Amino acid sequence: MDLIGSETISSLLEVDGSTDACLKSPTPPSIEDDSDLRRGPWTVEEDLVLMNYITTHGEGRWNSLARCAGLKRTGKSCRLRWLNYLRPDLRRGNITPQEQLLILELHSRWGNRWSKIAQHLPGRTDNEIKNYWRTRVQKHAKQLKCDVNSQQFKDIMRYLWMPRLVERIQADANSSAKMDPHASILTMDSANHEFENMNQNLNPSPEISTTTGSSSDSVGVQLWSPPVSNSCFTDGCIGQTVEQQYSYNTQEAQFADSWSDSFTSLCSYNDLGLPDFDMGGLADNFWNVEDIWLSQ
DNA sequence: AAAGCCCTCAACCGCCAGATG
DNA sequence: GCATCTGGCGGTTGAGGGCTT
Repeated sequence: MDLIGSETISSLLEVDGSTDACLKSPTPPSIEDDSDLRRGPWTVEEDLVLMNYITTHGEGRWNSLARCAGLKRTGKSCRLRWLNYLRPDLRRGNITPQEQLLILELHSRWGNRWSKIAQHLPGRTDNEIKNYWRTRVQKHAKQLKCDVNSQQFKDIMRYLWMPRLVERIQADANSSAKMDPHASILTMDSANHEFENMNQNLNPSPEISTTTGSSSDSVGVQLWSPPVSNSCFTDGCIGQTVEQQYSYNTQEAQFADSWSDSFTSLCSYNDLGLPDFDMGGLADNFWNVEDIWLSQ
């Protein structure tokens, strides 16, 4: 946030007592002419006014709030600015691998229900998740010449990208453990905990199934289901089980075991029904794309 | 150096559902 | 039952910054 003069800040933070009366009044001041309303990027001053007003009076009744706070913005605009940018409990910055994993899984189940997905990612907004999906995930689907809503792409996510994300989480946890043993446990615990919560909340007794994800709320969690098990990648990239490379405590291992099933029994691209792909260069292409994605 | 392209994300829009009078 | 208001949601847009040529 840009710095502005302290005098300006204090004057902006000074709440006019009349605003209380404004909100309580049965007939708030009439809505300004539409031409009076500001649009576009919010200024620091507007942010301060909004933050200060909500701190004092709380959220809700956004149209009245906008009027009473003296903001020449629509109530909707104020609400959006607060929820997506100013709220103190927001997490900002890169989406972590754990969060990516959750987003992929939840999207496979619920589709574009961004707000619902966001509820499972504390501090993240639906807008942020939606943007992440559109800019990252859809981009890679496009690069793979895949429709993002196709079963093929869902299978790729489930059986290739998600296990790779888990591998990344485990690797991160292990490297952290070398410096701080507690960090590893915390990282893996948090990832595991998220999935445990998810399983409990959405499917009290998850059933292993070989069918792939569904958007229905009531459908069993598919996260742990192994794919069709015949051939697997043998290029050394994912042929090894995670356990061969790392070791961790029991709880972490339970989390990883579920995924290593997918690792050791990964199906071929043909099994995923991707006849249109250039199978010769696809593996290289895929991992290039995926590595870029993971590094973001 | 500059023009063009690409990517990200804040902000807006339209629609809908629920609440209220 | 109807009209209006309000909040929430998903889709879309466009400004701005970074990258490439």
